[in-house]
Amino acid sequence: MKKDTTTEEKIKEAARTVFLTKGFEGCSSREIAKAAGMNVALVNYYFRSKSQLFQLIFKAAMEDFMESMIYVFSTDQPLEDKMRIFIEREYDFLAKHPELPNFIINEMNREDACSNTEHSAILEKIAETGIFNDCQKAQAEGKMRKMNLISLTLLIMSNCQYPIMAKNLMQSIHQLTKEEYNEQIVLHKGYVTEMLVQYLFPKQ
Amino acid sequence: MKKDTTTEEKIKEAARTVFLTKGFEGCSSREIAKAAGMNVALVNYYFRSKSQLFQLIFKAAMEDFMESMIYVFSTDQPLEDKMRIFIEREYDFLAKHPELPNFIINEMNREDACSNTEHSAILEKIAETGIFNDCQKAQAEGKMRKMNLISLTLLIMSNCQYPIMAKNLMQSIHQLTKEEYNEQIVLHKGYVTEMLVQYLFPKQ
DNA sequence: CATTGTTTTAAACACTTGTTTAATATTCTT
DNA sequence: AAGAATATTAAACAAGTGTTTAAAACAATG
Repeated sequence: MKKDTTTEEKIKEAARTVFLTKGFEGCSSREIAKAAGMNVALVNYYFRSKSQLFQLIFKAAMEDFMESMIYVFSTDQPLEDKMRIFIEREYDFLAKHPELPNFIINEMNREDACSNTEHSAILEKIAETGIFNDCQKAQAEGKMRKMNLISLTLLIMSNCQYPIMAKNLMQSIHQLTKEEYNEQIVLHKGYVTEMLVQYLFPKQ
Repeated sequence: MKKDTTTEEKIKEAARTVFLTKGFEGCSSREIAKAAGMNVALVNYYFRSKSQLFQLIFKAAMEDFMESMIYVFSTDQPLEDKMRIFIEREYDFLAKHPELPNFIINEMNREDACSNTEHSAILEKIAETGIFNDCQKAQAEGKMRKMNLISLTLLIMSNCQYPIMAKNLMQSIHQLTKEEYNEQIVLHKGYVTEMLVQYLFPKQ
């Protein structure tokens, strides 16, 4: 292994970018190989099949997708601050990985794909941060609106992820350039933060 | 034409269901033909190519996707009521067409696809209902929170569409059955309505 | 250097893809 | 009923698919 990045890693990197932008069905093994500057056979030499390579990429993407929330929730701040910081971080993260939510949701909807595999480990990881207990406590004390965890996560994810996912749609409808929409996103982040905090932590 | 539904329509119907569930890249011409109980050649006989058939389906889907809001906005009710009714209707509509938002957003992200075509006609159609003028007026009178149209539509679409789009993801994370999640959606609709109305039409 | 084991390549495999063609079946018109 | 127009079919086309194979290039080890 003389090179700084090994062939296996090169293929994996190429596979990640290609899979994330085009999806499993939207690309071919040869396309991935070419993107990595390699022969087609090498892809299967290292990863046995397109499917196995994909599952590797998907699993890693799923962890990236969910991991961003762990850190904030582990801190020791008031719940309302945590929420603000979380939204801020989530918008930052998605600006860097805008293809991620679409990729995850799409591949979860594919019949054969990873939709059946177990993903509750993610929930457990989040649970370990104690955020859910904090919420229940705050709800019991009347400091937070009563609501189950599913709706809580839905509210947050909807308002953070959808604006990124619908980027092209919104640009097309409202006739905006990429830059204009990105500015809009920053503005929107503020609205979302206000709205969620006000709704989840009502002052009387 | 002896049959109640002509061959051309049968193919179109089959194409719609197949395209909407699997996407353009996720299916083949032969799959569509088989779903319609027809020969492959017939698909191209009536629609010349897979792409042309797809563009037909996509355009119609896009109109369905956007049309549901037109009706409510055209009515003569107070803005706040319109908002409540709209969310109610949108959740109803999406329960019947759960694949639609994912389909539209996905195909808009595909390179060659309809992402470049003009879709501002949709916006004009909505504008004709006068909803945007109503909003601006309400904002000027201080009855509605000041916010541009993009963020307004984003807030609504995020909270209506994302819960449907992420169905499989949420089910997998929270370990829910289809029925349990559908119940959750009903609950969530209530939260979303409350939250949006409170935020958009603040009472002092 | 010779002989390992590992990495890379070009070529082939069987199969699917979108599309076309030319023949057949059906319907319509007169 | 005869002929023209339309609808439908099976078969073929070249190109692309995932995957495998067997030979070549390379590196490591004795």
